[in-house]
Amino acid sequence: MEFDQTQAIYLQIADLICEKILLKQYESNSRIPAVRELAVEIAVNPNTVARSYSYLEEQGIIYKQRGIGYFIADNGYQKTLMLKKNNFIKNELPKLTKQLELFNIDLNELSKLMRGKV
Amino acid sequence: MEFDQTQAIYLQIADLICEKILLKQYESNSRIPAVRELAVEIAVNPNTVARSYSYLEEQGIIYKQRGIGYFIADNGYQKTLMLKKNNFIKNELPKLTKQLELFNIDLNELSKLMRGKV
Amino acid sequence: MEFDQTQAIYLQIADLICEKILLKQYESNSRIPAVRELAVEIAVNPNTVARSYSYLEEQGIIYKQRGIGYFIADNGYQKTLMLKKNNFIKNELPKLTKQLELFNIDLNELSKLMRGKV
Amino acid sequence: MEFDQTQAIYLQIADLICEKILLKQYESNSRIPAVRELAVEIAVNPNTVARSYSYLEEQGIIYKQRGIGYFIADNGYQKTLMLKKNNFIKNELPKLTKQLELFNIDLNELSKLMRGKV
DNA sequence: GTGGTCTAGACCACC
DNA sequence: GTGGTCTAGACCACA
Repeated sequence: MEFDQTQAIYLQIADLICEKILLKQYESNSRIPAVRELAVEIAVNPNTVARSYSYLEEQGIIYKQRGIGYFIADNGYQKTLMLKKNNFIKNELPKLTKQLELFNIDLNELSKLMRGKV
Repeated sequence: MEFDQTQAIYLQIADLICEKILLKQYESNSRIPAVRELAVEIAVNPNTVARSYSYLEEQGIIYKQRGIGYFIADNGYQKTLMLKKNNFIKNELPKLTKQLELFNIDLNELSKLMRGKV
Repeated sequence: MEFDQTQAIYLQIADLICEKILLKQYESNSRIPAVRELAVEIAVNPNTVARSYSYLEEQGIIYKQRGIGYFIADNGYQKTLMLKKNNFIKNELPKLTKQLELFNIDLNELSKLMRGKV
Repeated sequence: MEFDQTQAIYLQIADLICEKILLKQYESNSRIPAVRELAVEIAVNPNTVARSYSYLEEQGIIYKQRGIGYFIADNGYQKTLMLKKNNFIKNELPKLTKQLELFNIDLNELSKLMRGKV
């Protein structure tokens, strides 16, 4: 898998899990891949995956059962959505607003740019 | 001055200069503060400012004259706008699009959220 | 190691790496010495080596893996040869031509002088 | 006038004078332009030109008469040629030889490249 | 272990 | 005065 150089790999892996939750590919209380399994799949050091999982556990998005594995938390979808959306509104939106002003991009143009991407 | 802990200070200083250029506070071929001067002003080590300036010079946004100082490049506004805007469209826009989809935020809601901030 | 006083040490270290690549002592995707390791070996401050490596990374000659180290880029030999050779042809050759004219040295004499050195 | 960023301006000015001597545009004991005059002509700080002249004086290539100006030394052509040529053979030739080897450029190719330039 | 960044202070060449 | 470079030493995030 390819990683963005500008952000820690373990955070990108965590985002990957969150994305799957938000896309409803993972349901509450379903098991997610084992640390070593995922590590092999995406060609990363197992420590790095372990760090991602423990980070998600801190956030309350997943929980672990010793000797068995990691599972999506109850209401995993809602929790993830809240966390990510709030973070977006609080941290990224102000920067975005500022940038759009500096670049003279209004919402119409933004819309077009985004559609161009899609 | 206050700095974001998550990004290198020298990059934040570079962004500061770019912002002033985009706000037309600095014109082409006008001199920008001396390394030591700015360092004192924003309470940072001179090496850090020097690193910012040399970074901006690599980008072609400023140029230096030996023994005299740093100056905004010809077409500094255009160059800066291009670099920053292209970077935004290439790197940030895809992430933004993806996030908005995942969070079920459409442009109307985005617009409201942004106005709420202002 | 001995350094030329007239050129920045970090550039001389960069040249050293390039030379090893051109002499095929380093192959693509092979790891080069750690910053601190090389710093000890050539008796230089680690910051200086770090600067060399980050300079070479900008040139696309080496790349880094977080927490692991620096590696020779794909086609490192070709890239290095291109960069250095083009730089030679563009920047040094015109000066050389001019000097040879001024000194009345033709290619025969140049050849003899060079052999005398070897 | 345009200056190479990689070398001190005062040395480039000195080279300019040497070049004129080698091209026999300046003869022994003829006066060269006044410091201020040349400074205006090439748009440089007078201090910088003064430094060039005093550098050339140290080399014995020019001499000054107080209140009158600077003059090409006796045998200015020979002195300049010796100094420059010896410096070339001693300092530049070894580097050149090494580079040509690394780049796999033989004298035939060098000759072609140089003619391409001319 | 790896590299990245920052501070502090020094010295230098240059204008 | 200007910027460029280097050393020394520290702290941090990451794998």
